[in-house]
Amino acid sequence: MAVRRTSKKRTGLPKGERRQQILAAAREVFSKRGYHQATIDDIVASAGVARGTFYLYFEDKRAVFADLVDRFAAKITMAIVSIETEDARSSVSDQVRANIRAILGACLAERPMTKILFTDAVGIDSDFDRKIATFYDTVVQLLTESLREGQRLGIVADGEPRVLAYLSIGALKELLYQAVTLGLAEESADVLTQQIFDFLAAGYLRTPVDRTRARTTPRKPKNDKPAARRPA
Amino acid sequence: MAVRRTSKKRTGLPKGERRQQILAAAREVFSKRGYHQATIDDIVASAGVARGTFYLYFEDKRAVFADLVDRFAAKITMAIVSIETEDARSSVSDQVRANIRAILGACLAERPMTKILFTDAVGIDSDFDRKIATFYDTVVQLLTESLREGQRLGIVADGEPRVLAYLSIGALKELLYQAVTLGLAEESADVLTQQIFDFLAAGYLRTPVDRTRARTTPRKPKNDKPAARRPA
DNA sequence: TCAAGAAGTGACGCTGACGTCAGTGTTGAG
DNA sequence: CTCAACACTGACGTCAGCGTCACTTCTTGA
Repeated sequence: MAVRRTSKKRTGLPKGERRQQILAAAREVFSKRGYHQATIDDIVASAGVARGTFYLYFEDKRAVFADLVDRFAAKITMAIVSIETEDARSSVSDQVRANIRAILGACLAERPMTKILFTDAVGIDSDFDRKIATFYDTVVQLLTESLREGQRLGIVADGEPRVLAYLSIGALKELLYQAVTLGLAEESADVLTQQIFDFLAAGYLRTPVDRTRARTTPRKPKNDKPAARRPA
Repeated sequence: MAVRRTSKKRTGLPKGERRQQILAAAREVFSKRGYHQATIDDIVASAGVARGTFYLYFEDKRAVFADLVDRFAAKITMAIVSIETEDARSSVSDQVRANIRAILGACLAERPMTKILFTDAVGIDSDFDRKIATFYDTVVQLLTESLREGQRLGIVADGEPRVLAYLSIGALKELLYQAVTLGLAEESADVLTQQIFDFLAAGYLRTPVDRTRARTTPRKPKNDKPAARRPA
């Protein structure tokens, strides 16, 4: 009654194996050539199946792509955990760091997908763009609400929460993209996490004479020795 | 001897007018349909010229696109002014703000191009990608060097300058994109500039009990009334 | 008025990628 | 052994979009 055998010719894969095989090949091709350059022929060649087989499992190129993106987007989403301000076991800082770290980890674990998501996911067609925008808006919305709540609690500085959300996500996105593109070692993830956190927590500009309203340093009389490192 | 007339049929445009006309039409089409959806027919239809005329002025779709992107990239580049720390007339903060403001202004003044640059410029083909990457690297390099110099002078916090550059540019890019996409009024530019500046200067996280090395607030005992607004 | 040249036109043929479907090979039940 | 069911194959017809080029129209100077 055993349905599957090892392999007779090149066929005989268990249940949904073929589909996975095609997905994997597509991911490979997309990340190598980009969505628009990629052809069905590329994908089936890479998967080692015939053209017709592809259409047994997917509507068209767009559909495979959507499948890949959906899975990945889900992983990213799952990596994010809502901040719990009442949690005694973990400070807000640690929770924020954990989120950054988790997203970084998810992306570094799937570099090809990260690259695909960042470079090709937008501009496929208006339907797909809408889908991406929806996913993106969900994330932005979530962060915006968190920030608003944070402001209520006095742990997030003033400012339009949505703008702060865009700034944060933009910063993270860019670093993510560069980390993946430049082939950063997975080990640097922790260092990067800390750098991002520091950035969100304190920015980096320490201008001496500063008429800025968002003051960072205690109250700095004028300019206390522009040394290589800011005090306090 | 006067070469140009008003217009005889639909022809007779002065010197390089036709080219401009096609460029404008292309910009319109690209921003509306996206690079990949756009066809030469779309462009010539929008420009009101024949298919053949297009090829009198451009090699192919890619070439028009490159032309548009080049012009725009040049404008952005010109908007950026190197920070002069010795300048007595303008503080570093003001110069930073001015740069942010200039870039914002340039992008808001050409929304379609901004949108095109952000959504379509990557993934055309590997040649074009390389070109974009080069432009981008120039900007990153410039900022990285500035930050390194800033660290030397003690007006930029510690941290890998390149990472800080990515974070800043990412944040700016994202806000830019959203501002343009969501059709933000040009008037908000100043407010946004300030928000971005504040973000770069001080981040926004003001977590109470903080084992973080990059401390922001003076030294906050524990949590002094989680009011709606953080204390000075 | 005419001819030469410049500018513009659009029908045409080509091509690369697509999606289909008649056919092949394998499997397992009868 | 035979047959139906199934997964898979790849040659084939279609077509959207491309780039060309023979032709038309306009301009200008003689």
